[in-house]
Amino acid sequence: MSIAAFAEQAVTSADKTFLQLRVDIVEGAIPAGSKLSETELSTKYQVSRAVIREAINRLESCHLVERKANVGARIVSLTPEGLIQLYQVREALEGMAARLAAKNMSDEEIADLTALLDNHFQTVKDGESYYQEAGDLDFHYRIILGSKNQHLIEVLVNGIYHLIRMYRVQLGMAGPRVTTAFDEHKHVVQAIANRDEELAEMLMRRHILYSKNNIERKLLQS
Amino acid sequence: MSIAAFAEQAVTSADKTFLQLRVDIVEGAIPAGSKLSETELSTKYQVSRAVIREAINRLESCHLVERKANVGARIVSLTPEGLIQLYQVREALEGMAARLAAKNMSDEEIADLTALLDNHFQTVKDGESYYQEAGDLDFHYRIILGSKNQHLIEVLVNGIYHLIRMYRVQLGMAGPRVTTAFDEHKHVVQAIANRDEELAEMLMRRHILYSKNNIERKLLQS
DNA sequence: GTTAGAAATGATGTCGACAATATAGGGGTT
DNA sequence: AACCCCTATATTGTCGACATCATTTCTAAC
Repeated sequence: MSIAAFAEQAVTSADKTFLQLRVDIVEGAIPAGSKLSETELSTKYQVSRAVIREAINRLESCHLVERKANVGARIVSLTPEGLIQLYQVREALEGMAARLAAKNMSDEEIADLTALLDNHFQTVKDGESYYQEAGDLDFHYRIILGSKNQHLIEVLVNGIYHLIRMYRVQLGMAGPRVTTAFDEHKHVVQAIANRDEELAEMLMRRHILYSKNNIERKLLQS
Repeated sequence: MSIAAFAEQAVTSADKTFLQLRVDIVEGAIPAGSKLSETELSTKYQVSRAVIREAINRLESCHLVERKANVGARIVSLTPEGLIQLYQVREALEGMAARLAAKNMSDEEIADLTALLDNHFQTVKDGESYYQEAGDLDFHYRIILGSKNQHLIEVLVNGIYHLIRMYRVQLGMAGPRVTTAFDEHKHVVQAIANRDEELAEMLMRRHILYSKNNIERKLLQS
């Protein structure tokens, strides 16, 4: 499973606390906008304040919390504009990722990706749409990794994707569009298989743009 | 001066140490690839190890240093591939920034930007090419800010630009190309003034791509 | 009653010391 | 001589205590 490749292993205590806190924030166990008290968290997680501070610092570099000197840290507040801006960055970066993937992925990786899509197609056809989000993630992650660009990978995987997931969970949005998105995935993979960098980027950008428009529509409804 | 808007003010001791360390790293006072010993730095900068640790953590989130658990932190090592990859990310992000700037900049901001370019043109015509790098920075910063996209601004201003500067200084590259770059800037601004998002993005991407090609050529020479 | 200022409270920032881990060096064996 | 293991050393990770700052609350003056 290629997603398992991202399972960051926590060696130090601060690592564990950071990962735990990130889950709690992204999944909404700690509500958005709330204050992160160091003393409070240190008793809650049974670690020293230094560990909590380090964890909070890392959360800040993920843009999940904002910190003000001598005041403290708050979880970022979610706004529709914030999500739109996030998708704009995502469009630019994943578009470039698709372009680079078309250039840099090995034939074997492309074959794997194609197989993944076929597999995905079966589950969609069988109506098991609950696998859909994991499949979508796997698709995007493989292309991001396929870019072989460390900066791109870092920003997307460790930064933007957690934020997007936080928005998804907390704004109560369902997973991505199921049926139409699949065709878009297929076309992107075809472009990559054809080593057509230009088209791969264009299709990926359009795919994410559609996703953004879809989200905007849902946001306006509620 | 719009660049002054980025002068992050250090309130805490960790802030000052972070900013100082960042300068020392980017400007090469501490050589690339070298180890950052916490005890050593704490005596050198006359602050406690906790402060140093926090500063190093922030440097890590800027991708200026890499840290391994129970081992320590090292300044990132510079490779030609790394610089290329950095420019790929920059191309994607600043392209999007130009697109958004064409949409979101106010008429007044655009007028200021045009004035800046005219000013810049005078200095270039007078042969004062030593002002060129600051002018180039100002141009790019205004467009990035003009995007009004917080994520974009954060990643570019606090992340990528420091790394690029580090590469410039340490690989001994001169500032950006002087004469041809000016025309490219002019065309980007015209596209923004015309609110032509598509063209603004395309021209900005091309501008950065040229820059990248120029750098690649220089790297191969040496 | 309102406001300005000062004390009290609680938080974050900083520090030095201890614990746990990685690395280097020495001693012994094959 | 090469290799492994054990010890010594130095570095990082973690902790609790103190200093410093922001905020709240009380008091006093107008």
